[in-house]
Parts: sequence; C-alpha cells; structure tokens
Amino acid sequence: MAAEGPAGDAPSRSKRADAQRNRETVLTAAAEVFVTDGVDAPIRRIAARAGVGMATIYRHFPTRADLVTAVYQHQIEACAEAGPNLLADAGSPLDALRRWTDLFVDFLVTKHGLADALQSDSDRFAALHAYFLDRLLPVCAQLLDAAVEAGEIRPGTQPYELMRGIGNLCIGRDDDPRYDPRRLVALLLQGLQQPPAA
Amino acid sequence: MAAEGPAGDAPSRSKRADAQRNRETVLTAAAEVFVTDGVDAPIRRIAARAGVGMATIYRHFPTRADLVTAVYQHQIEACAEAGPNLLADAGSPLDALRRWTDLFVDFLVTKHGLADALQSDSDRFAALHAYFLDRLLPVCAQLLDAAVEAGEIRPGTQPYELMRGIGNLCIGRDDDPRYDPRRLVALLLQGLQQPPAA
DNA sequence: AGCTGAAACGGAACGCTGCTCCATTTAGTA
DNA sequence: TACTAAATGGAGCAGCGTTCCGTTTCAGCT
Repeated sequence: MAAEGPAGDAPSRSKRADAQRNRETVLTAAAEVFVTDGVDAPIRRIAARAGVGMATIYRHFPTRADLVTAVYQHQIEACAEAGPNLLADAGSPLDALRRWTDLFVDFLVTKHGLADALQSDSDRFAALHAYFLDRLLPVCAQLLDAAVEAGEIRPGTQPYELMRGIGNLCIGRDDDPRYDPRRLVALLLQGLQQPPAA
Repeated sequence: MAAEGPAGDAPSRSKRADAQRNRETVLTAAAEVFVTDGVDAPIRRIAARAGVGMATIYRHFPTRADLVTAVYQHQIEACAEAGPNLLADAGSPLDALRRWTDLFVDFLVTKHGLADALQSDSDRFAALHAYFLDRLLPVCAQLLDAAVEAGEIRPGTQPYELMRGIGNLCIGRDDDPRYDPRRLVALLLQGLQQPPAA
C-alpha cells in the first residue's frame, strides 16, 4: 500500500503549477476547518473555505483519510522521529516510553476527533489507520522492547495492542474535566510494570 | 432528567393497545437490526423491518438514544445488579471488580457499535451515555471503594474515569485478532494495584 | 505570440440519511 | 353506531458524500 509513501506524499508528481497551488490551498483550508469543525467536517465546507470545487479536493485526496493524513503528516513524522531521540536522552527506556506516549496523547487530544477517526467503526479512515501504524508502530515497538530489555516492564505486550489502547483512551469530547486521557494512559503503563498476574 | 426512569420505561402509560403492540414490535425489530447493522442502523430500515412508519418510531423513541436504551435496558440492569452480588460472592473486592468489568466488557463488545456510540463525538447518544452513568456508575463506585477499603488497590481513582476508560478500550471493530479489549482492561486494573507513582 | 491537446476545474446531480408535518386511519367510548 | 382524540404512515425537506461532465486553463510547440 505505502509503496512510495502515503497519499499526497509526492507533490512533485504533477506537471501543472495550478494543481500544485490548489493542493496547498486545500491543505491549508482543511487544516483550518479541522481545528474548528473536526476531521469530520463536510467536504463542501473545506472546498468553500479553499475557494475550490469539491471535485478538486476529491481529485487530490481520493478519500478523506488521504486528506487528513496529508494535513497531519508533519506532526506524525515528528512524533515518529521523537522516539529514538527520547530513547537516547531519557533516563531510562521506560521513561522514554512514558514521554513518547505523552507526545502521542497530546497530538491526538489536540486534534478534534482524530482519535475517534482512527478507530472508527466504518472504514472511511482505513488509510489513516494504516499510515499511523506504518509510521508509529515500529517506534512504539522499539521503545517497548528497550523497556523490556531493561527489565522495567514485563514482556508479552504487543505494540499494536498498546498503541490502539492508548489511541482508544483518547477518544471522545476533550472538554470533560472528569476525564483525562493522560491519567488512564499512565495507569496502563503502570500496569505494564507489574509482574505477570498469577 | 431521569425523574421517572429512562425513556421508554413506562409501557403502561399509553391508553391504546395498538400503541403498546407497536412499541414492542419496534423494539423487537430494532434488536434484530442492531445485531446485523449496529446501533447506527438507519431508522428507515428498522421501520421497514417492523412494518411501521418512521414517525411511529420517532413517537415512541424521540431520539436514537432512547431506542437503544430501551433495547438494552434489561442487560444494563442485569449488569448493574451483578455488582453487589459479585461483591458478596467473590473472594475479594478486587476479584469482584475484575469479574464485573469482564461482564461490562462482554456486554459492550457483543453489541456492535455500542461502545462507539457511548463516547460518540456528536451528542446524538447523550441520553444513552447518561443512562449508563446513572445506572452503572454507582455500582462501579461501590466496587472500587470496597477494593480500596480492602487495601487491594490505591485510592484516588474516580469511578467515572475508570468506567469511561474501560468503555473507550472497547471501541472499534471487534473482529481484529490483534486487539483484545479484555487484555487492556486487565492491564488497567493491574495499574490500579500499584502504589502511587513517586 | 498563437494554437492545441490534455490536465484540471467547478458545480449540478444522484443517492442515502435524519427528522418533521399533516392528512388519514383506527381504537375506545357514549 | 357515531364520535373524538390518539396513533399512524409516508411524502417532503435539508444535509452530506460522491460522481459525472461540460468548461476553463495550463504548458509545450510552431
């Protein structure tokens, strides 16, 4: 699937300059609309904001997942690159894992509806899910392995399961003072420190 | 809000027998459709299945949440009643809490899209969320308190946060062999056993 | 510069859904 | 049986995703 990078990865592919410009215009508009209306915002609204027709958006980004991916690509990338750095800088692998999950959670909760989209029942966002996995799963696995290696957490936890668990905990309205995803993610990591249950 | 029970609680309120019958017919049809199409199934489809008009459904169940609530009411009730029983029967409060969350998770994962709906970004399901909370939060709080009292888990965890965390972990496609909500919920409960982090 | 083929475009159009409104039917009663 | 109000059904409206096609615009060539 990601033979040459995710959708929207190759802006140099197109011949015409207007197409390039429109692609950027759409990305900017989408980013703005996502902030206020979430990643589920109507395509019409994004098109209106960008001053283009809907078909233009569909041509550049065949699925909504492609658009969302393109908008957040840089931040996903930054999160991926932060993994090895944290492993080098932090006091211990577990500490690095904690800080990395903090970054990941921060990213998810500040993007309205992104976590929801990632685990969406429908597969409208399948490509987005896939991109997150492609990019972040190896990082998470590396951190997890390092922490196991150091004897800080028990072995046996699958990176996919942990990542999806963290993602799931970030789902929902982010303005509820009674619920802080960070606390529960911290609890989850605490659980990893326990020796295997009898 | 729940002055005299949740929506659809008082089947004896109506005068006419045909209305009673239709209410049951709709509930049966909805239950069937929910199994195959999830709780987001189009009202039209449920109406067609029940052999009634859409307005009939909307009159009996003003919001989708009311319909879903009515369909699952008995099972929610059973889950609520199981709490005190487990506390009496199980070996320890923590054991009771574990078994109860198992029941809760089983309930959620076997109802297609129910967990998703509970934390839905939109508030189409606000009433459902409220009903779950009204009915199950006290039970969860009781189990949690008992476990704290027994010194089996650390204090400070809010029942709401725990319940929502568990609910969140149950969100998403239930046919993915790589992800088992039960394992992550178990991890969360493990985390509760740890002494407070330094 | 002017021409031309193709790429890119915009928005109308279609299908599906949630929800409402109202003319019609029907149950219970006098 | 006739009456009245509850109950009904489905047409109708609005919003959204997605496609389709006539039109516009670009880039290279003469």
